[in-house]
Amino acid sequence: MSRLTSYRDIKKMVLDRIQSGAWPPGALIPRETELAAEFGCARATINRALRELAQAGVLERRRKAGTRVSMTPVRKATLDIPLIRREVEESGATHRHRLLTCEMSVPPAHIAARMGLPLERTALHVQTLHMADSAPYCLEDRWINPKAAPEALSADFAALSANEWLVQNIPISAGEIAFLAENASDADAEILNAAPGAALFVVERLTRIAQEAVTHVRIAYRPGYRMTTGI
Amino acid sequence: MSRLTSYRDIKKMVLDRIQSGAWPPGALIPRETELAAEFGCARATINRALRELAQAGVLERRRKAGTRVSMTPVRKATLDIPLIRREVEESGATHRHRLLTCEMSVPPAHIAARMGLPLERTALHVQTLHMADSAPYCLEDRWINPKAAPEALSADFAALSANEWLVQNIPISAGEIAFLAENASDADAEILNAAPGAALFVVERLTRIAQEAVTHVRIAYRPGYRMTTGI
DNA sequence: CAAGATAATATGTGCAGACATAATAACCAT
DNA sequence: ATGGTTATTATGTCTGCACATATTATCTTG
Repeated sequence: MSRLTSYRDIKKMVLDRIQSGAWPPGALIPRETELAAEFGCARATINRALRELAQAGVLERRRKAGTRVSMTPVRKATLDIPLIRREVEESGATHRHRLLTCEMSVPPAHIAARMGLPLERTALHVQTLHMADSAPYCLEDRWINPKAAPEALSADFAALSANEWLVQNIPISAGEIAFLAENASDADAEILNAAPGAALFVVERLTRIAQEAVTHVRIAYRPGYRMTTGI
Repeated sequence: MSRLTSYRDIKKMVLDRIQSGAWPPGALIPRETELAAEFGCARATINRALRELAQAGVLERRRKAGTRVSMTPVRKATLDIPLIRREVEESGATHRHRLLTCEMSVPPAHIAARMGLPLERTALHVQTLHMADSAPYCLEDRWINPKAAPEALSADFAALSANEWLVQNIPISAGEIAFLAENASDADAEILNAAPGAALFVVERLTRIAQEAVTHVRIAYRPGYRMTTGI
C-alpha cells in the first residue's frame, strides 16, 4: 500500500512526457480533471504537481487557456546564496576572516545613491577578508547605515564577521542582488593575492527594512570562482 | 465579503512578524493548528503559506520539531534566465545576431570532458554574436553533440539563432549552469568591442537528455553587464 | 460587421477531515 | 545511568467538494 499517487509521481510523469518529446515545447497538455482521471487521483494533487512545475518554469498556465509546455525551458535557476563560512567549510577547508577596516567614513557616490543616503553622510565601513585555510577566498566590502542599524556601531566585528553579525541581529528583510564581473583593482589584487586586472566574480546585495537601506555589501571572489546550480 | 483569509495574506502577515522582529532569526513559530485558529482559516491554508515561505528560504520546517525562522535569511535567489532575444528587446533595443562560426571541429579538452565526448571526436561548433541595435551584447559559443541532436547539422543558424533553434527543437531537459567571471581573450575583446583583458560576466550551461550531453554553451556578456534579481 | 453583453470553462483557492511519516519525548528494563 | 522500545506530536500529503476568477467563445444588438 502506502503511496498511491503522490504529487511527486505526477511531476515525474509529466516531466518524463516532456523530456521524451511526447509533449513538445509549446504544446497544450490535458486539463487537470483529465489528468486526475487518468492517474486516478484528486484534482488537487494534479494541481499541486502542475503548479510546482510552473513555478520551476517548465510549464506555463493561464486560466481558461489551459497549461502548456514552456517554450523557454531553462527560464529559472534557483541559486543558494550560502553563508561564506558554510561555503568554505563545505569545501573541506577551515574558514578564517580578518578585519581590514572598521570605521565611519563617507561612501563613494554610487553606493550612497544606491543606499539612498544624503551625500557627505558618513556610514560604517567594514572590510573583511575571508580565507579558506590560509588562502584568500573573498573580499567583503560592506557599508552599514548607522540610522537603520545603530547597534552595529558597537559590535565587535573582529570576533564575529559582519555578515554573521547582521544575520543574527537584523530581522529578515527585502532587497536586491546583482551578479557581475569586475577587473580587480590594485588594492583588490593585493588583498586577494591575484594579478591586477584579473576578472573577479562579484555579488552585490542591498538590504532594506521598510524602504530604508540597512546595508550594501560587495563580495568579490578570488579568480576562478564559479557559482553553480542544477536546472 | 471577498477574500476572507488567503494564503497570500498569511504569507504577508508572517513575513511582517519576521521583519518587525517579533519572530527573530532562529525563533520557533506557533504550530499550524494554532495559526489556523488565530487567523480563522483551515490548516491547509496555513500549510501552503508556510510551505512557500520555506521554499523561499525564509522558514525552516521539520516534522515534529516545528517551524522556525531561518538563521540565514537570503539563502535562495531565483534568477530568470531570459532568452537573449527577449532580454535585448525588453531593454528597448532591436535584437540582431551574426553567425560567426558554424562548422564541425574538435572541441577543447575541457569542454569535451565536460560533455563526456571522446577525445578527438568532432562536434558542431556554432559561434553567434548577439547585438542590441548595432552594439555587441554577448557572444554565444556553443558546441552541439551531433549524436544527441543530429538534426542540428542541417539547421540554418543564420536565420534562427542556435539558442532559439534548440529551444524549439529539443525537448526540455536537465543540466547544470554556472556563473563566473573571465578576462576577455584578444578574440573575445575584438568581437565584443571591449578592451583586451576586460572582466566579462560568463554563463556556462550544459544540457543533457537522459545522461547524454546535448549542448554546452558559454555566453560572455559585454563589460558592465549585471544580472539582477529581487530577494 | 463591429461593439458590447453573456455564457462557458480551466485554473486558482479555500475547507474539513483523514491518514502517513519523521522526529522527539517518555518510558522501561537491564 | 544506558540502551532500546513505545507513545506522542508537528508537519506532509491526499481526498472530495465548493466557489472564485480570469479568459475565451458565443451570442446579441445597433
